[in-house]
Order: sequence, then structure tokens, then C-alpha cells
Amino acid sequence: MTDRRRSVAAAADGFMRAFTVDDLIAAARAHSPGIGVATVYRAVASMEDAGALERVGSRDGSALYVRCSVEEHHHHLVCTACGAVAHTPCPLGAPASDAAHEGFVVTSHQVTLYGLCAACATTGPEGG
Amino acid sequence: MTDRRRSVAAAADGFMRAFTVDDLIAAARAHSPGIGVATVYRAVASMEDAGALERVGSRDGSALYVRCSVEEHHHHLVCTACGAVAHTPCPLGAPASDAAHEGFVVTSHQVTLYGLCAACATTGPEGG
DNA sequence: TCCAAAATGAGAATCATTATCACAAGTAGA
DNA sequence: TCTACTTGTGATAATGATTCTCATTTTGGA
Ligand SMILES: [Mn+2]
Ligand SMILES: [Mn+2]
Ligand SMILES: [Zn+2]
Ligand SMILES: [Zn+2]
Repeated sequence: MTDRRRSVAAAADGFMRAFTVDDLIAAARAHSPGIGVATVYRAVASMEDAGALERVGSRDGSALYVRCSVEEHHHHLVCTACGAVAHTPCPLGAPASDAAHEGFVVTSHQVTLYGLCAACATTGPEGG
Repeated sequence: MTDRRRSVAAAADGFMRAFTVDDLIAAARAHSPGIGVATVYRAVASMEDAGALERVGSRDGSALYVRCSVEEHHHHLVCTACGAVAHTPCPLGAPASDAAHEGFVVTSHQVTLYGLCAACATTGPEGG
């Protein structure tokens, strides 16, 4: 774990919302001014591999990520208005046992729920 | 509905697997030799809006789509070995009622299961 | 300390997707 | 038929996120 990687991880920790790699670069530069984009992209890739980061879609052609500190397998609720993220348990009881598709071996799956967080649903966008 | 749009739709119908826009362009040119990439991208966008196409991830930086003739809300099983696609009913009973996240109003969600289709699981990749 | 392996960053390259824009085709009304 | 207007098309340029290159540090262990 290098100094740069620590900066990126800390920057990711700072977000309460979904963020882009650009967001991450800007945040990481607060503590590591000279950090390069390639380094951040590399850190993102390794954090994604490690499960510390998960991609939850994209916005204007940029990938959107959320920080996951939870170890167990889980999924996400992403507010499309303010970007707030909640981590939610996996709702799929036994996806591999779907009788209609016998023989299909599920190795991974991705569930993302989009909508409005409580704050945005009540006070409107930018309200949270 | 123009001649070009019809060609793209027909090309999409021809795929039994997930496909990229490039795949679609090549297939559409079989019947509309001069069709341009912009036109295909525009057709893809409108079919996606109409629910006739759904994006199910990406491969090497290119978006992957599947053709959906089913009208009802559903999701997909995508074979990561051969690209085979199965359409599967929505496994989420009442996603909006998750007690742990009261207040979050779910407006859309995306569920994709990746794995191996029966053929690939038994005979190995390229076996299906 | 010494060294091989891994990480870094500036910049170039890639390349999927979009934007432009001039033109073709249809449409509706006069 | 003429005209005005809208829509679709396609060649091409532009965009921009991500990846690659490569010379230069940095790291962590012996
Ligand atoms: Mn999470
Ligand atoms: Mn479908
Ligand atoms: Zn569903
Ligand atoms: Zn398969």
C-alpha cells in the first residue's frame, strides 16, 4: 500500500455519494497535489478488483463509482437526483435455481436500484 | 419508421446473443450497404428508449446490447463465455419496501446475472 | 545499503460515441 | 404544382474518457 493508493482510498472514503474518477482525482489532489490521472485510474481498478469500489452506472459518459466498506456481497440504492448511495442486502434468494433457466450457472450478478433518496423525494433535487 | 430503422431492427432480430453496436452496423449493412454509423447509433438510442433494446454491460469498452421482444419488465442472464442471452422474470418482489431504506423511492432498477449458459457450462467456451 | 520489482506521471494514443452540417426525402398547405 | 417546414441520413470532424508508453522514482525485502 503506497502513499498514492492511500490518498485515493482516503479520497474515496470522503464521498457520501456516487462519484466519478474525475471527482476522485480532484479529491485525491487535496492531499497528494501531484498525483496523476493514470495513477488514480490504476488505483480505481485495483480497488474495484478488491471489492472496495463498485461501479454503479455512468453519468455523461463517465463511470460512476461507490465506495464499499461492507465486506459481504450486497447491492446499491442510488439517488438519481443527488447521488446519495445506500448499501442494501442482496434480494436474490437463489438466482441460480431459476427453474426457467436450468443449466445456467450464475457466477456474478449486479443489482442497482435507481430512484430518489428520502431527502430528494420530499424536498426535491439538491435538497439533500 | 424508415427503411434504415427497419434494417437496424431486422439486424438486431438476427442476433441470438448480446451484441455491440459494431456488430449491429455490420449486420445492418448486409441489407442497407450504405448505412452510416451515426444512423445506427441513432436507431439504437431510439430502440433503447422504446424498450426494444437493453444494455447489459460492456466488452472491451463497447456497450453490449440485447434485443427484447418481451413487453413486460424483465431482466437478463448473460453468458460471459458465448454471449447467449436469456430473458428472466424480475426477482424483486417489492424493492421499494426495503425496511432498511424507508423513504427511498425506487424509479428503476437493473438486474443482470452473468455466468455460463448450459452449453458453455458443460462443453466449455465456444461450445455453444 | 543494494537491488529487482512495482508504482508513478507526463504525455501520446486509442477509439467508442457525439456533434456538425449539407443534403435528401417526405408532408402539408396554398 | 410550388413552397415552407420537418425529419432522417451519412461523411466527417470533434469530443473525451480511458489506456498505453516509457523514463523515472519509490518500495520493501535481502
Ligand atoms: Mn456497497
Ligand atoms: Mn430482454
Ligand atoms: Zn426487475
Ligand atoms: Zn454460453
